[in-house]
Amino acid sequence: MTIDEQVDYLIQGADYGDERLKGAMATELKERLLEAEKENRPLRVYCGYDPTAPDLHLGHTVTMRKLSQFQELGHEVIFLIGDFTSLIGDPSDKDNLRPRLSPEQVAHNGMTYAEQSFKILDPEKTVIRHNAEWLSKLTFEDLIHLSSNFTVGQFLTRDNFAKRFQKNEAIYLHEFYYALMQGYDAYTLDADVQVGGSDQLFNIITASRKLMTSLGKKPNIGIIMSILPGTDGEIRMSKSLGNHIAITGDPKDMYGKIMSIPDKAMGIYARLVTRWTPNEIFELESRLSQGDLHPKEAKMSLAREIVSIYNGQPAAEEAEAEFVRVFQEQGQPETMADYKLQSGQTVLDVLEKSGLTDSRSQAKRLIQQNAVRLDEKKLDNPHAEFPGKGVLQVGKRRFIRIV
RNA sequence: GGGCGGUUACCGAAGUGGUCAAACGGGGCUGACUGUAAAUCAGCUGGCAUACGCCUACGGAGGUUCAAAUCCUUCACCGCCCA
Repeated sequence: MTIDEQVDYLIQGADYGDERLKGAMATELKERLLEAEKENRPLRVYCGYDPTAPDLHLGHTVTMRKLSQFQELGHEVIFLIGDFTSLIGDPSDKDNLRPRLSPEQVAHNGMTYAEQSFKILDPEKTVIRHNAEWLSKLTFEDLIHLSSNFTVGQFLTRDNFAKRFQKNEAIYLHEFYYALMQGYDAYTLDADVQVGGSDQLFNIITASRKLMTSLGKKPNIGIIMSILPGTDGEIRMSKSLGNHIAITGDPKDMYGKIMSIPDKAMGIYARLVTRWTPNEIFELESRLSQGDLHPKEAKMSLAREIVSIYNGQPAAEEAEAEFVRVFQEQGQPETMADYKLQSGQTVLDVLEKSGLTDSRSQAKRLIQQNAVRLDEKKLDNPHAEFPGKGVLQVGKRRFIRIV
């Protein structure tokens, strides 16, 4: 790749909310790449991860994918586990009441995080660091020195703070330190590049760069990644919003979930969570817009690609076959859980006991809504004795085999 | 330390003594249509009960009342103002 192609590749999927900033970062990235080439060294690239969520979803992988692209081009990648930072909690985190994790939990989650990231990153080329290594050594005096580089006004430019300030919502003092710590991480790691989500814009672009400059280092270049929307195609993917796609889950389920994203989200998924290059994406999208490719086909290849990243090509193909069978041909999944029918059980009993519905009330509602079928025959009486063996289906996607 | 205001279901937000399992919007679920897309339409969205109904729930605890999300006391948390 030429330098310009590299810059294109590395900036793909980035979103600074401001074209000028994006241009500035791209220019700086190009300069830094040239400089590194001349000095015959790789760039030092890092991204920090809060070890609070042990199971990852696609949204978490966006920055990892970006790191892996740097790896591909021969740069040095540092996977930073924010074991110290996570004691504070990110102010962008909605739920500031989350329980403080024990050091053991943090250590465990951090390693799980890193391990899962190796589905994407090359473990041989990834350096794992923990920021408690240096942050825990800072004294109060150090902290004051660091803080003195910033004004409250600067912090209030951060969107997240500005909004809350305007709405008279709480902004805790310690939240300010998050940005400071992140800047200190970048300083300690001698980072050329820092990757993060758009919620990290302030921490990376304002705090880290300013702190590094003040402490006499070259400021890091920020690669600010767009936020991956969830299965609704609108709101950021998050487990608590229930619109997430887990990367450790069942491949068939993952395939189906990707198929359910709105068409308009395909582009951003392609850019953020596939291995596709800008050229490949460009080609796909032009075929799509010219009508040479049905959107459904495009989405199927998207689903196949993403599933195969985590489960391999054969599993992806199997998931696709099942998808076609169940949803396009209205068939049944190849495998499903069994439930052993006991004598005297009513329809309601079976729905509840098999776990197909959350409660008996919900089961009744679903029956009323014509959503419950046994071997394609509608069941309409919740209190009738359960007819017998067969495939019990609730809605479109919940199946269980009654034996 | 003092004064005032706030805390409602998954989220946002109404509700200031009974008709409140709680308007409305979003989300979710189901059905129709479809490409498990979008858009649209219809319904559902605390639990138990075939049902009458019962239980749990409007920040926590206690109280007034035949009756409380609504009134009182107190505690916790948030915000604003004064110091």
